[in-house]
Amino acid sequence: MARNRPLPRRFYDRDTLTVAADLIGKVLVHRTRSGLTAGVIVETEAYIGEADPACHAAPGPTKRNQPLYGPPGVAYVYLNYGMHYLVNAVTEGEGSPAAVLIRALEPLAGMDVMRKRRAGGRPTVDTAGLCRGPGNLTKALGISLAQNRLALTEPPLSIEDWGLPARDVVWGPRIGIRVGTDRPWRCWVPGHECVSGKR
DNA sequence: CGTTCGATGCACT
DNA sequence: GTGCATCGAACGT
Repeated sequence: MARNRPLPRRFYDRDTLTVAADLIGKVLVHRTRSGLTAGVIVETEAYIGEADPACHAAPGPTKRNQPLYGPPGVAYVYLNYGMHYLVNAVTEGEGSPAAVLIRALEPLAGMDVMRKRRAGGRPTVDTAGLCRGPGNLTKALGISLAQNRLALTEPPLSIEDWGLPARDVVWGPRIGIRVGTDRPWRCWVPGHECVSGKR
């Protein structure tokens, strides 16, 4: 895999659990006029198919979940709780609705810009907390509905292999959902300070 | 420490 | 009208 290059579409055209694990250690990059912000993915969750009650595809095709039914390697962004944008990478082939939710990043570049974007919250956010949690990382990277349906295989929003060393990962139940909590489809770097959830 | 709860917008039934 | 793939402040031990 070439260094500092976006992952190709075929990376996403695979089993969603495999993609969720392989995304750990890859770099989510957003290039905007404010500058480049990037972070290492350290926590993901898989949402797989209409049979998964927590997946947005559970009700079948709708206007909102349309990207899940489309080609892999595309960003699926939506607003939830009326105030947080969440970003997913669409996986598997067309017509097989599934995606990986990006839940946390280790900040890598553009921390000054991230801090400005997060400034609405506490006056000072420590670096490890800048991209801890799916709502926080989209705010830090400036991701909103404007990035929905963008291809992740090219700028301005991409996931890249920067040749970083492989990391240990562990699996456990998905969090923040009220159904489908029995499926151990959350994947993260154990002990990492940027991972969300109980600390 | 722990848990609860309000903010806030929109897709969906 | 209802219910969220959240966050963090505000409470109660």
